[in-house]
Amino acid sequence: MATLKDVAKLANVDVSTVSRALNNTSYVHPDTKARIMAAVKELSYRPNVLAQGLRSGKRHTIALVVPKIGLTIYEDLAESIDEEARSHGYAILICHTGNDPVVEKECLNRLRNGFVDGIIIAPTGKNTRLLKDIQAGGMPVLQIIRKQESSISSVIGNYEEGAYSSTRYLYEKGCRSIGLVNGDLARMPYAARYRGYSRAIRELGLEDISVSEKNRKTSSFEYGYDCTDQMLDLHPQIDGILTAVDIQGMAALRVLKDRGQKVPEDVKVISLTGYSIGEKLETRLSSCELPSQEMGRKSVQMIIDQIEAPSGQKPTVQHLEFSASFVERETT
Amino acid sequence: MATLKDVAKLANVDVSTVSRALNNTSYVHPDTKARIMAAVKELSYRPNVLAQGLRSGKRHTIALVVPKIGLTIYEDLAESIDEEARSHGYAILICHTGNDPVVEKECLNRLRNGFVDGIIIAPTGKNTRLLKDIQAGGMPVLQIIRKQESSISSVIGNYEEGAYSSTRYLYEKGCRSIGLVNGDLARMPYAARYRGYSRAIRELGLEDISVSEKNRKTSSFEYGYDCTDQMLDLHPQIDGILTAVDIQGMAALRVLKDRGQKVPEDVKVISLTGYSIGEKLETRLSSCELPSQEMGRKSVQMIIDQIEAPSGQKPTVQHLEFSASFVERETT
DNA sequence: ATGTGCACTGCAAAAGATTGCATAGTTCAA
DNA sequence: TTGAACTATGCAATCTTTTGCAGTGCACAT
Repeated sequence: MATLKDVAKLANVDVSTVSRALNNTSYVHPDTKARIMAAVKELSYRPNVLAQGLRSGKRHTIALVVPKIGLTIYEDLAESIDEEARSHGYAILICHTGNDPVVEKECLNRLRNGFVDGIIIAPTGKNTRLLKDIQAGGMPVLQIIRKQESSISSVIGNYEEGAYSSTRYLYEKGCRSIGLVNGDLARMPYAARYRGYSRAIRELGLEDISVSEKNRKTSSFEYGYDCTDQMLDLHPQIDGILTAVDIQGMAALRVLKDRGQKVPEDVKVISLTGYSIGEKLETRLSSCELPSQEMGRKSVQMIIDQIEAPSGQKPTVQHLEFSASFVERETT
Repeated sequence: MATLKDVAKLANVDVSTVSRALNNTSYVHPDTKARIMAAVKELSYRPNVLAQGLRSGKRHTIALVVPKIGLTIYEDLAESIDEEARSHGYAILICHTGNDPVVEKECLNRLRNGFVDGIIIAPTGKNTRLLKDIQAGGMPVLQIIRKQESSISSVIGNYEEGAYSSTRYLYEKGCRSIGLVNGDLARMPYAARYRGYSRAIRELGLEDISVSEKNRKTSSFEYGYDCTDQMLDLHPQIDGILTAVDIQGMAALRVLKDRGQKVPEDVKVISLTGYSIGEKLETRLSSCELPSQEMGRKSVQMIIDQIEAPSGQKPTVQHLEFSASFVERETT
């Protein structure tokens, strides 16, 4: 790899002149510049980003730390974040933790060493202290989807509202026994979903039928299958099912098929965190959809604002909440 | 952020001693070491990876350049690559190009500037020259899924074999009119799939019914839907459908449902590049599955071998081909 | 003719970590 | 007692790029 030095030697000038010529940062004689450009081309010189980063302290890279890449809303988010970041001249480094706090910790510890300029994370919730430390150390951090700590900016959805209105919607459609397949209540969005659900249930005078297990991978098909199956064993009269995420909704559709119950005639199903897959299923899944494009874009803008803020100025902590919009498809 | 210098000052030694103490690279008196460690802890010092990288020329980061993250086999691959890389102390930087050669070019040009130690890419095929240049410039490159250039190492599947045996399998199951929903034949894996399919078709004395459009996003639901729909309009007698990828298979299932045709009774469906989603669909999709875990792992090992090879030694170009195994589910 | 300012260029320091070479002290064998 | 051999540490160069400072011409106005 050619360096500035090589170019300088070939063009017969000092490295500083080459640097100035390339960055248009000071006067350089046209002839000199031409010679330099020729040398650059001949050696196919490209500046070393490491050295640039070392000087400037900037890496132009943002980390995205998520529990899972595929079959979740993070799929859509990752794509829009990647796109938006690229348009601002930043690259995205994706890490997935599998919801394992140990992996998350390891990951964060690598990232804080100047690996990236900022971190966008859907935190497991077990490393909140570390996250605060990292932010205190001057590294911009942004929580996405899961808001675990209010001293760190966040971009999330209004899960409570979505769960509430979906429950009421099922009621209006005639459902009188509505179950919720949820995840670990200690984790933010699941708790919010439950709040919304139970508020509606109370108002409607229905029975609270919700399942959630701890210590299991919530965003898995198997989890969704088991929860739904178990719920239907206990409450065979159920005619409406809400699931926290799409993969659970897919699992619910399978369970119902396996049990010979028709969707939406016998049982209606809504996923509370829909993403692009819902539209593509054999029985298209009705869901509450967050504007993942916009959320991704906004997240990138927020973190870049923090990154590029003048160093003295402490950026204000900001919490953005997007409402989901209900998309009616074939399961309701 | 504390630096080596700060630690050195606090521990009252030279930076070089601190460096040696931390890296166990030479004799350091136990007392001195203890003092240094205390200082490290007090300042919560963490080495700056940029500076380390600049010295050593290593970034411990590998780029993964894929056309799409979600709803494709890249989803599974990305996860296994990420995992394997992390276990070797490398981070993965994911870029998605949306199959756009311009985006891909832009992306590669950023990456080659010392951004990463190596590149794993599923190339669009339009930047082969650039890719060769990058490799010639000393940056390890590995093609995955799509082998566009034989002078660059690759890890791919045996698509031809999979298509061939799947076609024959459908025949054995009683299908006598078998269609193939494929992608742009100019692109490697699609061409291979077609070869396998048409060989079997010829041997069986059946009619060659395959659709593929250029200039469209092949790995999209809409593409799959349109192709299948159009195919069935022209050949209503079709009783077996092969699709290149899962998302097309999902689309085919929708088309068949919309047309009131039963799967697998009226029409059987096989996806030629199955991944984890097939198992989770309402009608579980039979498919040829590549060992994506193993392919991911192997890819990382291969690229790290190249990265860490002694600089003088030119690593040999290696081509790995994995065979898919047929997984029978509900669509056959 | 002399000062002022502009155009152009080079020197050297800086960013943070690693490492070859030098030095100095200690131990032990010849 | 001389000199290996080893332990322990510091100095200074190195990786590549950027940038403050200084300096050299040259033109133009006074």
